[in-house]
Amino acid sequence: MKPFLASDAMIDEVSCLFDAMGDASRLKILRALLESKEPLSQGGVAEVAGLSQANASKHLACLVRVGLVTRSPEGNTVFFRPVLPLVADLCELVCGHVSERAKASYQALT
Amino acid sequence: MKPFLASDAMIDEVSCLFDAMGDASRLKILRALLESKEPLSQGGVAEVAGLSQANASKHLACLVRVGLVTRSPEGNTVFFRPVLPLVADLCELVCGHVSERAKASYQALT
DNA sequence: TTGGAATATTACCGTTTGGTTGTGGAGTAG
DNA sequence: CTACTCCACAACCAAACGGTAATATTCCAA
Repeated sequence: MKPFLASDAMIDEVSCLFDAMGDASRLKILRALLESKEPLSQGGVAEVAGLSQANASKHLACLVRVGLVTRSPEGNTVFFRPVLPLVADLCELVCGHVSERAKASYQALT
Repeated sequence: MKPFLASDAMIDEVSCLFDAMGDASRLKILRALLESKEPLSQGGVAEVAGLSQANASKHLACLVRVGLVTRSPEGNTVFFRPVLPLVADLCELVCGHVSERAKASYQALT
């Protein structure tokens, strides 16, 4: 196997990235950002994801900190976008695997 | 964007998966499993990853629970293997992104 | 059967985390 | 200036988490 997680610094960085995706609220935020054609304001994110304002702010700050989401203030409001293609690829990979697994375990019952 | 994280059940499942990868100790375990040609026993994992026996046991149980690692007892010892290609693909994707990002930020300094 | 090796489990502790509430600051319109 | 909107931040709390130490449990060998 290749030298993927070579250094401890890489381990730390990667674990922070995965950890940021390992929360239901943050995944809802990413889903909202992925499914919206236009960039969403923080209020829009909170509404679509079903989170309080302060909660969305904290989670968005986390996603920005680890580099999964970009932040662009514009006048009074702040817009957020997912970092592509990384975020979409990760979701596609894991969701695909979970779907396949569920399908297989369902067919195993027949 | 496609209907990736469609249901709340999918959100929960996916968040558990990412959360399991979002820890430095568990990433070290996955690295040990990926880089070893032969399947590792729990003791082997603990030694390679630099963890205590009980700690490795807990983290391995977590990885097995979310379906990132398979467990196969054999006589007295228990062997573990990463679920491929999922684990390797995830590591490759994120490590590649992190490397690219670091490279870009380095070149931006010149 | 006795002993030892490999693993699982329990209890415990300090730290971190997700969520809420409340407040403050920056920007904008009237 | 005033009022309003949007956002960030601090304090706080309950719950979850990572790690350790000690204790089963299971299996094999002598």
